[in-house]
Amino acid sequence: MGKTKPTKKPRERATVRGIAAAAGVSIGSVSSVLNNRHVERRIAPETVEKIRAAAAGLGYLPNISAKRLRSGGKNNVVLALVTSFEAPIPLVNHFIIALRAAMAAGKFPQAEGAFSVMIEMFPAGRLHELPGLLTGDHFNAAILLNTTAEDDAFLNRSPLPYPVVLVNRLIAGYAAVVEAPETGSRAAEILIRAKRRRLAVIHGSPLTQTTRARVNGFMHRGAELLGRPAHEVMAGKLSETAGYDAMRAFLKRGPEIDGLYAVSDALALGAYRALKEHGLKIPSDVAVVGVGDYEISPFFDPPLTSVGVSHQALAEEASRLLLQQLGGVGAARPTVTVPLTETLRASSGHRAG
Amino acid sequence: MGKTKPTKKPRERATVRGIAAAAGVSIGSVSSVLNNRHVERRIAPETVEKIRAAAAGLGYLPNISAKRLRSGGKNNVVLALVTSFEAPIPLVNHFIIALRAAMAAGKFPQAEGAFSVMIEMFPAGRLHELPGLLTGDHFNAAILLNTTAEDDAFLNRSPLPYPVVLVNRLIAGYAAVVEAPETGSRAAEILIRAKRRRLAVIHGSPLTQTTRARVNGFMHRGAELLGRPAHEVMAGKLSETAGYDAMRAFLKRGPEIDGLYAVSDALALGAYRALKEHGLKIPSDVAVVGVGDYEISPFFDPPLTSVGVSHQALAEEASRLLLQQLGGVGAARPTVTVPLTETLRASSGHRAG
DNA sequence: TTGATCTGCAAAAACGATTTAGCATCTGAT
DNA sequence: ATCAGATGCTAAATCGTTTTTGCAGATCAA
Repeated sequence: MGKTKPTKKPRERATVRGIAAAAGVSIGSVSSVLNNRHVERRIAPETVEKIRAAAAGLGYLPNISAKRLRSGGKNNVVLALVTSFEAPIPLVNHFIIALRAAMAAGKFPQAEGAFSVMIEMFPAGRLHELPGLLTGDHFNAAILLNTTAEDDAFLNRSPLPYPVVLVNRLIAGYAAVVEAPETGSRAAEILIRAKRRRLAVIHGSPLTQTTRARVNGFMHRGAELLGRPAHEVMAGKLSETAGYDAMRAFLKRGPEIDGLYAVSDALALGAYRALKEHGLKIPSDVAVVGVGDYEISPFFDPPLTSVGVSHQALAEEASRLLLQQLGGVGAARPTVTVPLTETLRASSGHRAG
Repeated sequence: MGKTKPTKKPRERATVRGIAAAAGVSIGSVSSVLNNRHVERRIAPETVEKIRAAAAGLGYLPNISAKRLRSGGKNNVVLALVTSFEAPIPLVNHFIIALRAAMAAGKFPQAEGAFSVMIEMFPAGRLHELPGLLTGDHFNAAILLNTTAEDDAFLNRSPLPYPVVLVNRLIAGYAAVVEAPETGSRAAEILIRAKRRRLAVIHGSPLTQTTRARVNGFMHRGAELLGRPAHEVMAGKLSETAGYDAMRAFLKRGPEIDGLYAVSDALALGAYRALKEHGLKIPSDVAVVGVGDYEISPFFDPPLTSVGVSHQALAEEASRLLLQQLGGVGAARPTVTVPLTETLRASSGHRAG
């Protein structure tokens, strides 16, 4: 009946009860067989076969919640990483590792090491459709990444009934981890200290809350120090390819620049290629500053100068904050600003770091 | 023992029952308040306060399994991605996305879109200590990444009681997805076709099952075609830094090479830098072939030629296999070989791709 | 005073599984 | 024939929660 015609009904999911009925035995026997306890429980071989056949026939899948409730280890805390499908991929891993490391390090003794990490993903703007989000029956606490303005509005309307940490977003009533606001202005300063006067910034579209802050900080500080606005290069996304395409088109249009700020390292890497193909040398013709979100930026050619917060720092701080709330330190919902780190490498005319 | 002195007892985890006792009410009332149903359930304001205070005082965290069992949506399937802490980071994301995509695409209708993805991590060699692995009370099915020989021995001894897909490992009784075995020999052929005669391979240590196969394939095919063994450069890990260090030390020792195979793209990127610092041009002095596990290899300078299976293909195939087993197509435990893709770029003397 | 209505809560049923205790029946020894 | 011990299974308790039902006591209209 798996394939074509017989049962068109929604087909209830099989349970031990269903199997017991089908095999004509009690649910206790079913459970014993399904967990391979049939020998110590002295179940007759033919009964074992009957039960196995019934289970297979019904396509039985155990209900994990029920199993855990009954026989799972005592304390179990479920942590979730909730992110949109569009999240910058490498970021997610840092959070998984940071959460596991924080728990392993005993930052939350109540759990005694027994905990799970789940990944929930939602299409941008549809956070509110995520099952279990409002009822709190999927996890005990969550880190939220990469929400859009719509998602934020939803969060603002309906406060979530468990500890939450937002990343690079500020919403009243929620704890948050954000990058220091001076990323953009610091990048401008680095380029200007390197004697660059004709600046440009390359960014993705649409601008997120974070990248917008970077662009604005850069433009503002640049204009302040140079008395002249920087060029703006708009890429389609925050990818290498988008950075390459946008930069190439920009250079073809003719404007001459000697300093470039890329709001993500992926854009920087794409821009590198466009600059080189256009015959420009980095850093002698154009100095480049990125944002410090790639581990491989020391291996760019030339190594990329970057200013920003490391994903690792962001993730560790978010984990710390989440466990602190879980630990129940009252209603503290702090906003933590992760300090900038500035790594000067050859792409801005410094010695390789 | 929260901080210093008061309760030294292991402190049982609080439940609704405990809160009810502490507040002197019934567990029904506790549940109503904790889920903000107190207004429709007509709980007196002072009772609400009492309950909230008791819950906070006991550091209550709801048991997710119990919540889900009682009120969670009907069908819920839990899928796990089990990986060692040492797993190549970027790989994990592909699996998460592929699993979600496969489920969303309705590849497993029984779940009706209701499912969770968990990440479990274990220290290399200690897979057997992972809670829930043998009892099957943490997930319904799992993809296993990055196991060591010890872990494999364990898997062989004690078959897991649910659908499992292994990645790049073969163990009797388990479904598996593996990369095509010709990765190494194909790399040798590419270099030799590009007229290279003095070859070297750079790899990590210890060799995994997969990287060992790559190295052996390369050495064997190289010797076969050239009648001369290739050099072997051993790096500490599969990282850029390790690749750089190992390559630099090798070049200092003096052997001259004109073709290099890196068993991972991270090693290739590190080797790039060492080669350039040593005054060697890529590809004119040394041609380089990598393995195709970085999305950014087209943006290397010069763009990296690679031969291997894409992480995405691996992940999609593994997801497909897992859901197929979940769907219960009998005891089919197939081994699927993911075909190689060969991307010729400038690092081996080809036009940039 | 007396029903009718409202308030505030407790008691119990359920979710799906595992495990313990116990009840027949059968076998073999006395 | 009787008792001890196997053998093979069922019934019931349990995990922690939510929800439904119902029962007192208070309030109100008549």
